[in-house]
Amino acid sequence: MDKREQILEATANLIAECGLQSPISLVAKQACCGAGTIYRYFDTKEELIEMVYLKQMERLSDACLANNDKTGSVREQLHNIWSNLFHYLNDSPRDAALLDQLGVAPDVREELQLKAQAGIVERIHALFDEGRARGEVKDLPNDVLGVYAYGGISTLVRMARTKPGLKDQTITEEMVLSLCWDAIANH
Amino acid sequence: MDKREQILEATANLIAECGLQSPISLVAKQACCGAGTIYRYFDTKEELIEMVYLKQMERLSDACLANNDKTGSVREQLHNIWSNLFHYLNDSPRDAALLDQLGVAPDVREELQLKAQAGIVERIHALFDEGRARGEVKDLPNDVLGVYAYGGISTLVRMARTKPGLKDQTITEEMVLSLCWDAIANH
DNA sequence: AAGCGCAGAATGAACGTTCACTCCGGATCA
DNA sequence: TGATCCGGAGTGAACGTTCATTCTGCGCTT
Repeated sequence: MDKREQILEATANLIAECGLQSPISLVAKQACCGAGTIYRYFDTKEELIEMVYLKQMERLSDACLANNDKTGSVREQLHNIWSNLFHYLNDSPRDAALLDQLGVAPDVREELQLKAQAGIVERIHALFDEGRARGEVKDLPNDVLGVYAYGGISTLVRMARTKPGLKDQTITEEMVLSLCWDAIANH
Repeated sequence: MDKREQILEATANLIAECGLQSPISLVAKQACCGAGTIYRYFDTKEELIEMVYLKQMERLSDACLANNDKTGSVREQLHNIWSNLFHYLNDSPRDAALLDQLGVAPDVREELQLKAQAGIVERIHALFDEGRARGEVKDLPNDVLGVYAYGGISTLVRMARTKPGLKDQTITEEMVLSLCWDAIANH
């Protein structure tokens, strides 16, 4: 029974459910250990949260890049990534809620954020570059296009998760893909 | 010199600069009053923050609906709103930073959020309805389309405000308008 | 005009609570 | 028995909130 892993899991669950201000005492209780034990593995609460962030971003990146067929067209590859993201966030509501919280955490240093996102961002930017070269994608900065590659999907999935009145009018994969692609495509 | 107004202003400035956890003692100092005075005007810190939120959303709504020409096409009217939003957030970085913070505030009850946003949201949804009836806008739920009407712009303006390396590659009004419109337009 | 009294606005030290973090006594293993 | 690991009561700092007190400006009296 790996205590460190247990603490990370407990922290992730608590943050997803109760937000970032979850006290260490609760984390300890959920991890079935004393408060002091946590500080054997992490110097500060901030570091603990950063480690949760790192682990979570790794899972997100892996999920997005699943079944990546580099021989496909730009559009196909982006669709694949978006589809993966959509299903990952929908199928793992805890992870989605956790990412929502961590996304606005002032505890996570920007430097770490950039490093954790580097892999997936690089891949997507490469696709933007190729798409732009082929004239299929708008001639805009990658960062600008990137906003529509992640922000929209995560917001929509969050809406589906939290807004009660939206449960009947389901948000489908097709909606999301067409919104994302049309936003950045060259018309 | 209206003390209540002074306190609201001080709170808005502090939250925009230092975040939601700004202590009451600092608010008092910036408002040039004692901590107790704040509690003559607001029952709790939470209520104070909610009042700041209400005032700020009113300013945002007013800014977005400026020069609204109801005889224009759906596209023209949405462009006008987005353009207003874009310029408002760009020209008032304090307000933009404040809205970023308040947007993730757990202190602001969802009920109040909905009420504060009702005016502008109604107007936009009416435009979506009309656009959909004319076949100019995608046949998707208004809430889904709405994500692309606010989320993208606010994220992009935040990027321009906070990301240092983005200063040279300016984000223009044209970029934003084309991204927003193409996302929701019927192709 | 000057002095007085008063209502309510303003103050800030003090209080109680919460929370991140420490520390030491005991359990566990070699 | 000594070394290592663990737990959770303890500690101090920070914060929201309160309240006894002071201040201020206005009406009334002489």
